[in-house]
Amino acid sequence: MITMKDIARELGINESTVSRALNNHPHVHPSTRERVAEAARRLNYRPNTLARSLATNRSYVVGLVISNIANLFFAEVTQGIEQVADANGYSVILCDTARDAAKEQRYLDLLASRQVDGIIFMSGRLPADTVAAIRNVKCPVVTISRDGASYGIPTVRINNRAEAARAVSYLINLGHARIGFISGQLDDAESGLPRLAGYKSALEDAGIPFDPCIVQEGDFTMESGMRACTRLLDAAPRPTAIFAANDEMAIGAMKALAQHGISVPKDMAVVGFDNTALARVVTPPLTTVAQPLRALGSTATEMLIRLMTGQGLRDTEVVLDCQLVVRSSCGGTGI
Amino acid sequence: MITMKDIARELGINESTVSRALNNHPHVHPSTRERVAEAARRLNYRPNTLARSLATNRSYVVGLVISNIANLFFAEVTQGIEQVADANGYSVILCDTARDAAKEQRYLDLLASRQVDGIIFMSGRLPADTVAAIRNVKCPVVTISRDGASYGIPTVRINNRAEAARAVSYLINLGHARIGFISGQLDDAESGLPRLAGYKSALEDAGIPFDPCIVQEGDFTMESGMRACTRLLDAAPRPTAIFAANDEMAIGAMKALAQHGISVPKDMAVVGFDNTALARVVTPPLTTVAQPLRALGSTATEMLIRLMTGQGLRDTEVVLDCQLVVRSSCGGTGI
DNA sequence: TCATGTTCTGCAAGCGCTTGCACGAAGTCG
DNA sequence: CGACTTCGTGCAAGCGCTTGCAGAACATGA
Repeated sequence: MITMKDIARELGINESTVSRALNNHPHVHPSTRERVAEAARRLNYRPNTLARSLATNRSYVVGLVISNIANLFFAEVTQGIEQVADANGYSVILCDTARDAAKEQRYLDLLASRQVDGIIFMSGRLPADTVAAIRNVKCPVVTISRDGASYGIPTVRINNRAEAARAVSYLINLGHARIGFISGQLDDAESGLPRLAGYKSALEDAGIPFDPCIVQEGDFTMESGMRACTRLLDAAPRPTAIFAANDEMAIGAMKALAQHGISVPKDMAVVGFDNTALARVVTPPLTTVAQPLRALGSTATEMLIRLMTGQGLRDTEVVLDCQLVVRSSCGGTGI
Repeated sequence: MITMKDIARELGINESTVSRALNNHPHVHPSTRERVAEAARRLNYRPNTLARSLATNRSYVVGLVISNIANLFFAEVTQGIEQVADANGYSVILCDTARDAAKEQRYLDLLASRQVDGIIFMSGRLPADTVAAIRNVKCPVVTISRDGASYGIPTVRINNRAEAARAVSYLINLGHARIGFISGQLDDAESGLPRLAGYKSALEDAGIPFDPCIVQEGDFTMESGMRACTRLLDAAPRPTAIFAANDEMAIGAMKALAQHGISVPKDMAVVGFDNTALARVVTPPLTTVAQPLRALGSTATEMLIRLMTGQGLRDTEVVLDCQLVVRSSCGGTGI
């Protein structure tokens, strides 16, 4: 490996001058600068980032702690993160915790050991001891999660409640007054509960009474969506539209409807949530709420960079808007 | 930040002894070892990995260069990689190249600068200058790609040809003799071409003549699958089964079949490739070839670790088997 | 011309950790 | 009991880079 010392020797000058030349410090003679650059090129010099970091106490590395990279959501958010990190000269270390609280702790320690300049923490929920661990870290941390903000940790997230309301309002505007809801687990404070709350509030805003008979709990799987839908069909009067708290369940509902010979969208409108790859592909294509995944990642990274470089944050909590992707599962416009 | 020097001062001993105690070197008195451990714990000492790496010339970091982390395949492979890396004490730096050859180069340089101990390169194809760049890197590299091996770079991959043949044989064993094929782009030497070759060879093995009329080229998108399928239905005699080179096109085909009132699996069997999340969800669920994604990642990482630790490789090329996931799109058994 | 600034470069210390060498203490053995 | 090995520790150099300080070289203005 060739080092600054080699360049210095080659040119008969001092190592420190080489350093300054390479780092564009002022007070370096243009000709020296040029000779150094030339020698570096010629010798194929590569700076040793480790050594630099040790000396400057800045690693230009950020840690990404994520509960499951194989999850499509996280993968896409990750892409947003990596992109703006790289654009700003940061590398990202990937830590997949598999939702294991002990591993979260361990990774946080590891990242501290590796002297990362900042950490992005992305997981559904933040258990209390994880919050404590995050507090313990001395570098800036920003979370992408529902409940970061409530612990005073800088956070970017979506508003599940408002977005669910948006979807339901869409159905109401289409003329539906009897809208069934397939919820996620209601002990899930991250998306299960708020999406139900959004459903309720949209009804209320429209003056439609809430009827618990047409709310069925699922568990975010397709199968649970089928079962919930079947139960929904027994309600009297039968709903004319169904909103499911995620795409998988919406698709399960569509399967159940097909089995019952109920046509979508003619006899029943369906809306999902998440805009997974599935939504595009089912028949008919599913109208659904798209999360701004990339933007979640890039925004979080931008916040982190501000923190790492000592600039303040305007807001310690940023809420991003989703978008309703209209396809043909509700009739009318759409693909 | 508290350092070894602090611990040493605290205990009135030498820094080097602290280092040896912490690193479980021999020739450290048990009582000293214990006192050091205690002090480290009490002071909440965290080793500075950067400094250690600088001194030992081993960073315990591997670079992962990937063409698109938001791609489900890559994401799951990545999980396999991260898992075994972590289990062996390595961290992974994520580099998403977005299929940009210049970025690939840049990342390779960056990783070299960061003194990574090894690199995993995962991308569809390896353009010539990328191969050159990989050769230029002085740390071990293993690729997850079709054509790494042909450049003499340690590689793990699947055998697209054989796996396609496996799928077609399955249809043949089910009694089908007229099997349409929806290929990917035939200029795609990674999966487009070999899957066609596999199709042909399975026919040949079964003594079924190859009929170009029932091979239609798509581009791996659902829409192209629909169009290709429609063309296939014009062939005389009409195929009784369709094999598509990926799930998206298989699903497109199923859509087209539905439009033509052709029932799957009663009137037409369909098989896909990849076992994406989509396959489980369509109606009927799609029989498809599942790639061992996690295993691709973990195997590659294990190879890399052997290389980084100076152990040899048994084989410089490892080919992993896929698995046919039988669902109900071909009738008979399955979900 | 000299005083005064400004540029440019070298010296040396230091970032936190590892490790070869040296040396005294302790244990082993004939 | 001396010779020899093993154990336990300290010393100091070094990993590759940065940076404050000081001084030399040069330019500027009165």
